[in-house]
Amino acid sequence: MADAEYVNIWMRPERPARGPKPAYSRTQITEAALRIADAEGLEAATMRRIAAEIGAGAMSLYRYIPGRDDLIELMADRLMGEIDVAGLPSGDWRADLRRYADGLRGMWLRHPWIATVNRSIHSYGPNQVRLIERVMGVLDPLVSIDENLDLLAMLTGYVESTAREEVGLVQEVRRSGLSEAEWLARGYPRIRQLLDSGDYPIFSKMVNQARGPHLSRDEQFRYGLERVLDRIAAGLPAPAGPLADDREHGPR
Amino acid sequence: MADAEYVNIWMRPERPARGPKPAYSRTQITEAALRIADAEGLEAATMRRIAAEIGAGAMSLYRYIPGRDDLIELMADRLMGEIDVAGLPSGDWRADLRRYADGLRGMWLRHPWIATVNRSIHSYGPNQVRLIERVMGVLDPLVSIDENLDLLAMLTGYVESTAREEVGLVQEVRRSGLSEAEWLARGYPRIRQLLDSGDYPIFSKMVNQARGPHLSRDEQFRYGLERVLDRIAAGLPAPAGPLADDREHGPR
DNA sequence: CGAGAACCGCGTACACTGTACCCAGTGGAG
DNA sequence: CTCCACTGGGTACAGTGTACGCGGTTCTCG
Repeated sequence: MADAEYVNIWMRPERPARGPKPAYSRTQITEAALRIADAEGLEAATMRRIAAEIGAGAMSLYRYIPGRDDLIELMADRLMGEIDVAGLPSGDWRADLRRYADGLRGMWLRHPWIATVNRSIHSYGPNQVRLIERVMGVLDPLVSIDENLDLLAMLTGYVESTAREEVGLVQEVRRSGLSEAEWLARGYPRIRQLLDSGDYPIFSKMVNQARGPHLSRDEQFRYGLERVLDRIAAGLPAPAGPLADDREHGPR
Repeated sequence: MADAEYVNIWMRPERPARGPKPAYSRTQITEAALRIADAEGLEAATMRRIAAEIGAGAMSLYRYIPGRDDLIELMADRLMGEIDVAGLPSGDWRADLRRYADGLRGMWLRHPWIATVNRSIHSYGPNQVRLIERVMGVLDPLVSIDENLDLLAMLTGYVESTAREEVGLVQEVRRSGLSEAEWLARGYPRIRQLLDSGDYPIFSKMVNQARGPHLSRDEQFRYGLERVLDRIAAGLPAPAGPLADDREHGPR
């Protein structure tokens, strides 16, 4: 029973009733932090730096935001708002899910730092909730709520894990301060060592032969995406009875 | 052309030729850091804390490790070594991949902090490379290298994205310093607010009805895993051909 | 065997982080 | 008018990663 008066950032009103007019605003601060994080990574978005960006003193930010973690939640939810799902249950579920997936991927590539933030149900902001509502609405008339969750987890998992891989590289290149070519070159000796050892024939094949020049990353993503959508289309998995034997399916 | 003499941690020998005998070792330091990270999270594993754990001065660690980032790479690779893939191309590809997936998931659940570290090809340590070699060896005789990569990306993506979700909660609960129940309770007002607004009927349905009590998380994982394996079994995707892959339910 | 170099553990110091606390000033409520 | 809740923000503090340099130890080589 430490701090009983804790409240989530989404329930904490931005402006109280009385007093002088604030000079800044939550969205202004969030936007400034976003600009810095996009340009130089999340760790560059320090409180002092953000404050400087909007011409404020460092401690002024705390009049608007309880702490840095909450600010990051605000930023993350701002990003969810970038995914365009207006009018989403359109009737064509496949087109709808494709649009969601493309939007999610685009957002990740635009804001690589999102890979480093943990999101839990507590941090669901208005944009995140609206996104869930819209996207789950797509399959809601067709499947049970549990199946809906499973299928969307599969879809989102696909998009995020592919994006995470791409974005991880971008992050690390930036952190090194080198150009991408220089950064790659820096790793060659190690790779060479592994290849020359002769102990890893399949790994060698992967490095040397894989990823022929025939498909760009976007094309690969799209192809894989269609296969995930195929998987969804392939028909709902066994209705409510799970696997082969439905012995533990009895109602409790 | 800043620091031309940079070398990867994996190419940097632990001990030079001459001089007095070191009192500690890389593995000892890595193990200590691991213990702290497992117990209190990665951010608790500071250089001073690790040094104290093994009874050394903070700066002594830098005789063994270039910096904290490299130490984290050592830790991550140590974790990869926990995944048991001995004698892995056994002939039964399905059993092999299941074993890999179970091992990967187990490792994640044992070391939740792995969710916060970015791994790129440059950081592949010996255990990671050996893991790749073994696991890719499973499907290598059956499919092309590109298909192999795609299929394993799907499998690994499934395991990691489900584990990431579970583990994210654990992380956040710990960071709050509360019990899991208290932490959950802290979020209720917000959820209640969303539900009471009436604007999110599907979200409400999700919160109220989803995840019936019939399946534990492990069971859910295993069920989903079998479906991913089914997908792999379903036959190789159309070669380089575009979409419209109308093969749905392959032979079972 | 003795000298010098290479290495050891580690104390001090620095730049930087998030943020607690405090201040003087401001402007709406009574 | 008087309150006083609020404002922006300066100072301060604990804690971070780590550069630098010290005196002591141990190996190599003449």
